[in-house]
Amino acid sequence: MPSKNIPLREKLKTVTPSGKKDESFFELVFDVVMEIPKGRVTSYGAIAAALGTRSSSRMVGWAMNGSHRVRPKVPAHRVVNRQGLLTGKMHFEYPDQMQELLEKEGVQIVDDKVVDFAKKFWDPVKELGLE
DNA sequence: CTATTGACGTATG
DNA sequence: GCATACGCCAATA
Repeated sequence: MPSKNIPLREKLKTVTPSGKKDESFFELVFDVVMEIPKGRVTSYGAIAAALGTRSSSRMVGWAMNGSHRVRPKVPAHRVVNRQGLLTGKMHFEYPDQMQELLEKEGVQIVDDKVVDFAKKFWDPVKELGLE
């Protein structure tokens, strides 16, 4: 039951830009991020690709900016840049929180970078069967 | 309205 | 590997 296989791309198209806050770009990003398994990480570009806006990876990061005030919990700490670098760590409650959370899940961090990023990488496009 | 910025990515030199 | 430029789109001033 592809209930989880939400047509994000279609959803995105139906979204009215600068329209309402119902299902903005942010929600789409959050949906994907919350699907990230524990101990895994993904990149902004991957999420953007999953949403069909491969080139708009920046918007993904921007969406995460509001992840704080968003419902229950968005594991933003599992989202890193393509280098596996914890670029957004400074946006958490405190810089080291991101690293702590990741290490707590079994993800080693060295020099603000994910160890074995290739192995830990979780591709939303492939896992969710998008595109 | 324009200009700037941003938790990015790719291309180019 | 580093610097620079561009794209992409939304929020903010």
